[in-house]
Amino acid sequence: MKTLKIPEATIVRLSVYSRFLGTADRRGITTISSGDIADGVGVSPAQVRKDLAYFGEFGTRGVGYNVKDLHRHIMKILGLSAEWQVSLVGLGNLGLALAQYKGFRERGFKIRSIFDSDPAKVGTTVNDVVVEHIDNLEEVLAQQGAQNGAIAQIGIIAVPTPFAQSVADRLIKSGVKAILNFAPVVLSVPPEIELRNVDLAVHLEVLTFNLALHKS
Amino acid sequence: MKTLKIPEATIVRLSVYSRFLGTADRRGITTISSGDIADGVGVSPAQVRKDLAYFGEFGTRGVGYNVKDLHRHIMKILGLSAEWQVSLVGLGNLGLALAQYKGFRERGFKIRSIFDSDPAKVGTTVNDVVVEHIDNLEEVLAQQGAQNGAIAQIGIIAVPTPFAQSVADRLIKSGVKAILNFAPVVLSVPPEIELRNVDLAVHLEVLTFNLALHKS
DNA sequence: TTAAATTTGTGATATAATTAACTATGCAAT
DNA sequence: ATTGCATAGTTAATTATATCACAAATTTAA
Repeated sequence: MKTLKIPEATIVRLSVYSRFLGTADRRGITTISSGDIADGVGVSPAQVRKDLAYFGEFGTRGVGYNVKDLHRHIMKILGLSAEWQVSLVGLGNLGLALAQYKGFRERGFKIRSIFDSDPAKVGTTVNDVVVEHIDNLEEVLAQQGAQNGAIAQIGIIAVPTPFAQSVADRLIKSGVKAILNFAPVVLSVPPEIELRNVDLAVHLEVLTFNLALHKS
Repeated sequence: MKTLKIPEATIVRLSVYSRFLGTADRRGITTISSGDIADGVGVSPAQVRKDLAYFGEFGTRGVGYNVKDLHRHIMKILGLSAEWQVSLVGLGNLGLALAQYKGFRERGFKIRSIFDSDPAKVGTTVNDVVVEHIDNLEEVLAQQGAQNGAIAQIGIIAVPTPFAQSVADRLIKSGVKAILNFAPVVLSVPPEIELRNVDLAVHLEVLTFNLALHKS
């Protein structure tokens, strides 16, 4: 497979295009131009075409793109044709919100297992998923993996900061290949593990930085 | 003020350095080198120095940086010496999680007002903040602004997608200068308004893209 | 049929960001 | 004092990303 180093920004934009195309499709739009997409998501038409060009030719010159087709193609590119096993660790306020987050389901992500250390939470059901004790993480993930052959597993970490690294270690040892980390701490993971950090305070700080600039 | 276009990536890293320095400070570390910081947050030492160089000289050659000093400087750069009025709109699962998120308070952000449309929630208290009805948004923000003179206000949008744009419009009309949007939709706002989007599904899709690549 | 209008795909260019290399400075040991 | 070592600050080189401009393809209208 030829992989000419795709910019991450391109992937993020593809994800946004995909969401936009889904909306357009539901509205009954069948054909769309790079300019339409660009207007819809706030980038330039050239950027849209360049992003798509990394992966092939999906449009018709003089016409545009077929909405359904392009949507399908991008979903495929993003790896959304496979089913991913998503596990959530930590059912505090944030964890609960993530477990019930509609945006995940809308984009095809279903959380398969949930772990927490609070005995009061273990055994309860969130969105049809029974909460497991975190002590059973390895066991449950092994089972889950066995059920689904080679499909890679994704872990979401929503535990308090001091526990995040050990949870990451255990997830990885259990075969998880990608981690979405909400704890505001820099995790150390092997290079082959995909890691993304979501630090909500960082976003606020980028805003305050920009505001502080404008005011002076 | 000279503002030589600071890369946004630099701001994000500064925020991470700042968090790291806070931890180091609490551990009693007084002096730190660019290499130490780099190791701690997973970037190169040159990157650390380059990022800081945009804003001045904060270290001592041959020695390193004073942890407390550098921390203070970065906080100042990020605009965290001012107090920001943060309002949260939407108290669903995600909104509630954000309202109680410790990470915000740890970094100095305090949510001053919370709005929701559900009568059952209005009047309840979350983290010492009384939930207001969203119909009163303009009124409450006007009061809040008046109390605090010229300090800019920040709005966090955690309402369902269909309502996000109108909430944004109302926030802006009420004087909010920066918006952190959690609704998975592209908002259109005037160019002078600072906008950041947090789309949780996008993060998962970047992970699946990378996993899909590695597997082929 | 031809011409005009549209819109993609892409090579060339420009811009931006990162990395590397170097210089200057300060400290510690002798 | 002098030398050696560590490390910040800075300039230059490299790499990555985004923009631009145009040729190629398709449709529509005359």
